[in-house]
Amino acid sequence: MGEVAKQAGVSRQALYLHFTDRTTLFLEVSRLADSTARTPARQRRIDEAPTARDAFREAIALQAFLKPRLKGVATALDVLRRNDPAADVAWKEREHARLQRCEQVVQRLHDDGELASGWNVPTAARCFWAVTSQRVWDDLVMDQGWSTTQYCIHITALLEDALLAREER
Amino acid sequence: MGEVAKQAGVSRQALYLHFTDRTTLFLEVSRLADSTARTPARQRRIDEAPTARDAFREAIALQAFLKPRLKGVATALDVLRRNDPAADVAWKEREHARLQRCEQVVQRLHDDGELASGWNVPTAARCFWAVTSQRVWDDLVMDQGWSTTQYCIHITALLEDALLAREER
DNA sequence: TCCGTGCTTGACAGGTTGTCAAGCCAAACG
DNA sequence: CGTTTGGCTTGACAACCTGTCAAGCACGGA
Repeated sequence: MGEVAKQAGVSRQALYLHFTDRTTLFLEVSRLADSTARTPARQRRIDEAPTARDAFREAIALQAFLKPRLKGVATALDVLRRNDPAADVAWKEREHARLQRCEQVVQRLHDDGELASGWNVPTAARCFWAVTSQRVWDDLVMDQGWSTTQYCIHITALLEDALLAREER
Repeated sequence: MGEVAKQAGVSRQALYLHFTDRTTLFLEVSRLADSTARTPARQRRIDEAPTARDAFREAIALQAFLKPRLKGVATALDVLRRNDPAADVAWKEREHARLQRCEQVVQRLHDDGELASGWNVPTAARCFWAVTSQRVWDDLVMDQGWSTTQYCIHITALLEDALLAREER
């Protein structure tokens, strides 16, 4: 808190006039970061994609776009939630929302008969959700040194090969 | 440290007679947990699998077996490494070793011509490694409530569909 | 018997979060 | 113009945590 206050150019105590405690501060910052990074225009590119497969690819591209922008708050929240019930609730809400968007994309695939056989919507959506998590991005980009482009290409290939029905392809 | 000492039935200060600090204690505990959970017999089931595809499946099954046993130390280490260079080094060593084992399995796939076209060994191994990370297991089993069996089945299906060449199948 | 080893007790410094009381200052208001 | 109000500062404080130190106790082996 002392460091945050110093960077903000206010006294440490002033922070407590705006945020009840450390957790609340993190939560509000993460919500702000979320809402500024995730613009409606970007979401529209998924919703208005001509085909289900295009929406699928756009959804992965959006994740690749968002991850580096949200990595600070996302990992902070992820660490915080181990010791803080409030942070855990916030994290679950956040990821529940992301899972729902994943389900939406997979549902569209299914409706168009593009979901590979052997998969149902909830299961495929959860795999999609888990593979496009912040943590996988962290492992590949932060630790393994992949570029955003490499991440996007390979994760797209992985999920396409696994989840998309293969016809003429 | 106080809580650890209480559970161990010794004084808090006695811990410092055996471990230089909190980080060292975590590191030694995680190494011990690793070496007791990962028996040579289990590793042999991968090395001595009759085919590359069998080795591939055994490797995933081994991960599914290990994750719940190591989740405590693995997540503790993962949280610790954000603020502790020593823990970060330990984590990197640990994951580097796991990545190498992943590469070994993928290399065997490649040698037997079973690696799907479009993948090279390092890239496929890194995807395999990232998908079988502790964090993905956490997300699916701890947060989404999947059973170990479900995890094993679906992750195997995902990685098989993506990484294995499809012939008669 | 003596001595070393492993542990205990108690105290301490330095760091963190969160709370409290008192006061300052500028802008808005009567 | 004086007063009030809101946002901030300063300084102090309690409670907790890590890591260190000094002194002492108990037991087992030489």
